[in-house]
Amino acid sequence: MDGSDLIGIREMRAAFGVTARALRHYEAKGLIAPLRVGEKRLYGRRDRARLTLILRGRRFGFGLEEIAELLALYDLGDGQATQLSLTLARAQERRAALEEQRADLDAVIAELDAQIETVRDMLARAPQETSPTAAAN
Amino acid sequence: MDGSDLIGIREMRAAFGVTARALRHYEAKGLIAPLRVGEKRLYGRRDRARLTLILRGRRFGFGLEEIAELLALYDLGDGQATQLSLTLARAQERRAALEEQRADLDAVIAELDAQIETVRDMLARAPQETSPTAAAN
DNA sequence: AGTACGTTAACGCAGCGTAATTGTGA
DNA sequence: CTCACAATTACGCTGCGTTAACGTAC
Repeated sequence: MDGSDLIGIREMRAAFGVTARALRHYEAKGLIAPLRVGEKRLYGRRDRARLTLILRGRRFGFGLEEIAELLALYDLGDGQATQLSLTLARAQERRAALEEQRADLDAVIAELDAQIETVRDMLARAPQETSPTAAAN
Repeated sequence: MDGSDLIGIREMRAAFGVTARALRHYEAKGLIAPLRVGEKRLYGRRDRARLTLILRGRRFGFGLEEIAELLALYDLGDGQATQLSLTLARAQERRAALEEQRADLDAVIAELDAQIETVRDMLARAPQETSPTAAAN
């Protein structure tokens, strides 16, 4: 009851849409640990479950190191309240950070709009005094 | 009529809130070119004007290289229509990119919220079945 | 023997942070 | 002599992309 249906790196790429390089990188960082048959890597259920979490974490903006922490938690407490609440805490911190990013982004867009307006005005106010340089290809 | 009231690197740090390292970095990239008195750098009006544009550009998400292009434009056509419209074009491209970032960010936040909900549910549904492992220091 | 896929280094990139070491003038 | 500030290398960091140079199995 634990065949774990192993798959190769190729199938992993296809299944998750990641490059082999990324997979090896995650492995080098200790986030996943596929079996080895000679030189070749074989990924099992566990690896796939972890990769899912890794990719989710990346989308949320977690760094690989922080993701490693969370994965370690999942190993220790298997669905236990302690790890869940810590995960929740991390997620909320991230959410706050993302919210801040969004605010900054909005501000930057607004500022950029203002700048664009200014440039447009300048173009509208003096669009004819162009030197020979402007006509050249 | 061109004293340009030169200031040192210390004053620059204070005036713009950037580190000396950043200033030297911009210089190494050819974005600014302070005078030299022996080894010491002296920044004039021109440098300050450029730094202002550099920092604005950075806030907008432009890379240093792209900023260098824009600065070059300001040098060539001094307020001319050609450079203004090119600047406008760049700015609009940037705006679009920022807008995309914002959309992605919103999606990520929404997904994270969903995940947070899930974890909350798990915590609410089974908050007592903690093993000895959880109590240990 | 060719080809298709896999493996291990190891450098590249962006934008500085962060030492480490060495002037230099007061 | 000794501060205090400045300057010059030059490596570190993040998350992989991208050659380069070799196995290996078919």
